[in-house]
Amino acid sequence: MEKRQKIILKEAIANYIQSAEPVGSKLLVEKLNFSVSSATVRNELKTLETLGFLKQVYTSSGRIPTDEGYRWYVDFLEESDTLSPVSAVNTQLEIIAVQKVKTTLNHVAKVMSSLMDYTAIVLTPDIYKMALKVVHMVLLDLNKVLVVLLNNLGDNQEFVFNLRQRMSQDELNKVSQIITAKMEGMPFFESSDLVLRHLVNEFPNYASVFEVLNQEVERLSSFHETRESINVHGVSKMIQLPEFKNVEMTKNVLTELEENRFLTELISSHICREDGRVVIGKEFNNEKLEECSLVISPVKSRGVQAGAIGVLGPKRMKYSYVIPLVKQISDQVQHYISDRDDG
Amino acid sequence: MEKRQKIILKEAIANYIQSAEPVGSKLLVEKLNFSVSSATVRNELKTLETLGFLKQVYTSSGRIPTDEGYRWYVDFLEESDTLSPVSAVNTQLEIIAVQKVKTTLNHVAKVMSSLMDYTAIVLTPDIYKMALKVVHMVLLDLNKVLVVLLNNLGDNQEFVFNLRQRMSQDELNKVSQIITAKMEGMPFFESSDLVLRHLVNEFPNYASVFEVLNQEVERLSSFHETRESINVHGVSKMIQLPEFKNVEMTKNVLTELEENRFLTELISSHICREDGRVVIGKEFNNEKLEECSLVISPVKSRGVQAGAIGVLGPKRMKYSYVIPLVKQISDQVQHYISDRDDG
DNA sequence: TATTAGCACTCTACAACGAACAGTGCTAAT
DNA sequence: ATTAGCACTGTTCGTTGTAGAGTGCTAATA
Repeated sequence: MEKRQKIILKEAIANYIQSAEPVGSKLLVEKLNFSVSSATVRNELKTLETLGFLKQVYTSSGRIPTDEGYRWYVDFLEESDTLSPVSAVNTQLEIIAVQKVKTTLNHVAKVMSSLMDYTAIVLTPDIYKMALKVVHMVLLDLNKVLVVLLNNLGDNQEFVFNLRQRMSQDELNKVSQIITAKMEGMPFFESSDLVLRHLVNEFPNYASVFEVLNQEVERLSSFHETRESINVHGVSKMIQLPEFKNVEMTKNVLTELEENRFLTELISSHICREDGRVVIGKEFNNEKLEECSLVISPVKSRGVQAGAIGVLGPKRMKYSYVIPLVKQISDQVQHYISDRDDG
Repeated sequence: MEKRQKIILKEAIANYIQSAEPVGSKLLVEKLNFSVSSATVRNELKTLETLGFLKQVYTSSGRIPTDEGYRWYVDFLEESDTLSPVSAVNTQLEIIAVQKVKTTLNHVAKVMSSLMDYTAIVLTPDIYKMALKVVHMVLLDLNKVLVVLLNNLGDNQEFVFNLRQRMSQDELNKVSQIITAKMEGMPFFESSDLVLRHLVNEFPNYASVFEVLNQEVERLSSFHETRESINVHGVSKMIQLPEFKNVEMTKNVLTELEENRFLTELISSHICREDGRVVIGKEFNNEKLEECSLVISPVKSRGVQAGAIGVLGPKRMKYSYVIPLVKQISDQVQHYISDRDDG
């Protein structure tokens, strides 16, 4: 591809992203102050169309980018270092360091969605997969016990259950120690059934606690899908964009955002690899999201995947703004989350 | 209003609710197996129109209900005991009693939204307003402290903060006792600033803890709006209804659902009074929601307002199904939530 | 050989028009 | 009080026509 073609393609896509209107040769010669006529540009556009980067909505309409065109544009952006600066986001990001990871991520997503017209997405960590560091059990009431699970993210989950028989805090401490010793480094919610059953036999004194605890954990596990799900912010702004005039499409996208099984898995799988942080149109392999693009960035804590934040918008997304924004914010969140263990 | 008029009005509204099409005299004589002609029904319809219960979309179209018509219909439904039975909901509502109130309410809303094509709304309790029952502080790590606040709902909130200096669990217990003694019955998050400042002077030994704690509580308070907000489930199904063909209107409703300041206040104010659990169209006093109706029911725990669940849908809502459903579910949730203290 | 001007051509968007139709209001008869 | 009949009204939907944007091609030009 020649240099002039690249310039034209870039300008064409950038223009379409801004206007949502098919771009024609005339407009392009105006925008680029080229010393060529519209006819020349037309020829180049035709070449770019045969190359598969642009397409016409109908015979002799202006051109709009194909998915491949967007892909080229995005890769081009990432290559060049001339990313538009994302300034003064920090002031809005006064993240409360002691907040839990989940809350923090959601807060950040809310802030992020306020910075643009797209939907911010957070994938909160799957707590059922996180490795246990230590268990604390606290007697709250006569028979009410608070279980605190510290995990390898430096984060913690809690839940409450009711004892069948009275126990002292000392006894609970012992039980906590036993569980911690057995399960450190293991995913608590996933392994607890096996381990707790075993402990019932091993420590008949505390059999009752282990049994009840196991019961409650099992019950909690039925909430699994709830806890693993993604959260979204800023849908209302997004659906005001012209591409969402089409009700059918809007419906499709909202359905995926709400059911979120597909997106959850997609994000989970995508953030593992370093490349491909942008998903465009057909790359979703999902008809309902074919008109959308997704920019996603993982958030790690202590080297462990702690979730992800991202942006879902129309394919005609302001990539040059969103990509660095998401990157910067995720870096910052990561920084904050990691910090909170020392402070 | 005569008996026949009532029957016609009820049937007309019920029909419109089902079909979303203006109902004409011909259809009504078919539906009701009256021994009268369509002309007679037409006359009655005209009367009902002058009474303000029905209106025409245009000259000589069929009739659709006015807001007043819906209001009459709803009040009529509540009066008569012939509410359609809501069956077999229980099986879907295996509420985990030990879950926190907030999680429970959200879970229930999710289930509820699966039972219909409208949006389920939960108003979770404003934890900043809840009265404190007892404070527990647990040393998690060397300098990490978990604070557990039990409140008057039988529910609890937790947060973690970092100590500036090392403290033993015994010391923390003492601090917890001091705070509990001072603040029992008070809204913790609202009053803590004043009280903690005072405690800094009163117990110079622990001044540092009180100071740090106060700092953290203050920080947490900036999340206030986040915590008070409503949650919604099932938007995607709702926007597939014919009334949401209009993009402008869909946008408006989604905006209100997302910004949710208005709805939060509306629900808060409405659930205080025993009457008026149904809000119809203009009764919202909000243009954006003029095409919607809301059925809402409070959820109490220990006699204290613990939140609310409700349903937002088009004015053409299946009131005869939704009203008893919401009522039944909220009763049940209330039951579960209250139970969990004894079990 | 690369570029350009010019022109015919294609397709859309949009408004205007008309027919089909559903449902009414009115009147006169029962 | 009810009804049959009919004229009337306004919607909906498909058609048609026009204006306009933008292209592709060709022949001329540097």
